[in-house]
Amino acid sequence: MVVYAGQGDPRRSIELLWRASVAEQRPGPKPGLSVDAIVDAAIEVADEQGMAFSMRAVGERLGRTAMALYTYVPGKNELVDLMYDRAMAELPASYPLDDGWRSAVTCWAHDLWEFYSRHPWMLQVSQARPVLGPHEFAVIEALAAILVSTGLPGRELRGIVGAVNYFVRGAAQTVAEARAAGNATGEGDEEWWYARSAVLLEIEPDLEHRFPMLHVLESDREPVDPELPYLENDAVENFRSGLKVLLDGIEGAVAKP
Amino acid sequence: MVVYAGQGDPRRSIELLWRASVAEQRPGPKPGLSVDAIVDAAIEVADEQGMAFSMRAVGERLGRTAMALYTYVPGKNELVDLMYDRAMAELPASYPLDDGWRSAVTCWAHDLWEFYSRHPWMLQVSQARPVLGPHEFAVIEALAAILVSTGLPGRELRGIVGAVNYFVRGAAQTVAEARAAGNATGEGDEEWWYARSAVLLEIEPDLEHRFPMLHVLESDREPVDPELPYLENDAVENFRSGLKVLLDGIEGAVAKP
DNA sequence: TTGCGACTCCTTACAGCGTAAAGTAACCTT
DNA sequence: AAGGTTACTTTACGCTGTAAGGAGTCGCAA
Repeated sequence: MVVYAGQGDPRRSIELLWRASVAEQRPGPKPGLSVDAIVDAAIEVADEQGMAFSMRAVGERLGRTAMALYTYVPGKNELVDLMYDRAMAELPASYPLDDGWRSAVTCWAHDLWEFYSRHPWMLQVSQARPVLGPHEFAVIEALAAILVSTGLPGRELRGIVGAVNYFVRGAAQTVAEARAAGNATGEGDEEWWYARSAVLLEIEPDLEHRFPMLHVLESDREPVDPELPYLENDAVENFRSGLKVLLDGIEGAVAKP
Repeated sequence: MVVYAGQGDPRRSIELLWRASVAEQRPGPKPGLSVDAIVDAAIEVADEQGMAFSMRAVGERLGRTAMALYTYVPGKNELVDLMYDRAMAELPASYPLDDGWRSAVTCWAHDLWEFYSRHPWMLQVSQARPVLGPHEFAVIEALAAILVSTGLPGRELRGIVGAVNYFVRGAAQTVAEARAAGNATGEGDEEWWYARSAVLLEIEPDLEHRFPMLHVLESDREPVDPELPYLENDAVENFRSGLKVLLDGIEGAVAKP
């Protein structure tokens, strides 16, 4: 199940995201935790266990019970929002345009790609409605800043920003989830693929005739890096050539009216 | 949480996907259900309640308990695989090339886009490892058949197929999940956005100065269809202009070596 | 005809989840 | 010192997927 963003109290969520809380002197025992500590711990747990991490697990990592977290954070959904935005702080806020926009967009995409593979759970936070946190803004701002330099109008920019974003996210999802599934079952990509394709060919012997174009699609394959596992190699290759096509398309839009 | 595909017994899964079961005469009571009936019911439930549907809900729709389903299907993961592939049977297996590949790809993308908005839960099935069902194959085969006509080599085709696929999926995710979130909270997009942007501007008054490029990105906006809600309109516009860029990129690859 | 074995479907049960509610102990203000 | 506020715990509820075992139904061989 995907976790949907922004379902709680808007004011509370946004105040947390922008850390707009005033640290006044108050009665009662000193807080032993903090929102930041909780978010950091939750990110660590999610990096290890995926998005199916539990509030109990986060609490345990901090030496508390699950319920202790609810003093700082309204619920798991809001915590995920905070994790999402905080993790994005890892990404650069701007990219130099010295080598032109094309190179800058490539860097942006590459950084985001690597970021997703460090934090695969990010890919399971719904993208529908933005979290509206400062770092999410900064990441899009960085891409927008590059693309604005092409002089394209807002209407086209929005489509391009979306396309680049979707592309990186999608491509990252492919490797990230392949890796996650591999880890979960303990079998690497090769074994997974081998076991299934063997059964598949046995049950449906004339696969190649039923889907001849898929066969064409599989042709002309050569490993980019023999160190990497099967599907991952595939994904890297597809990422490169797909991004190239995308950039060519932008270039076309820049050249023509 | 995203549902990962293909974690169970490979043979059992693939036999179910390709309906390779022999309906022999067997002892015991006549089956009151069938895999198809269960998959259909599950799709109906998922269309209504999203990917967080429960086995109990599916059983109830069929007048059975949850455990009755386990006679036909090994578990929820495998059921999701079957739902995924069966739903894809709705999509055309081929597209005419009479108006050229560009028009055909546009149709393919549009159909898939509409398909995802009919079955938003599809977007939450992991894409990492293909489900390897006949209809999933058919959908990719249809796109591949169009693109093979451009004469591009396999290496480039893979990147393009990936990019188009990711793009449609990503764009669809944006609307689908926006709609889902809206339904869940009962508030439409406008109210959602209004409530949050107001609080945001109150807490962070100089947003425009902190993220000037986002402001550029928001310029030049005009509603495509005033009937549609805010975010959805946005998504449709982005889909069109993003797809155009993508197609231009492919055209570039076709023209140049 | 009878009994066996395979089969469908049910009930019960368990461990895990997010979190509501209530209780306890710590601390500041008056 | 009293009272109010807060941090955190314990307990509990309803939900989830599914393991285990039992009840009833049917085909077939003896």
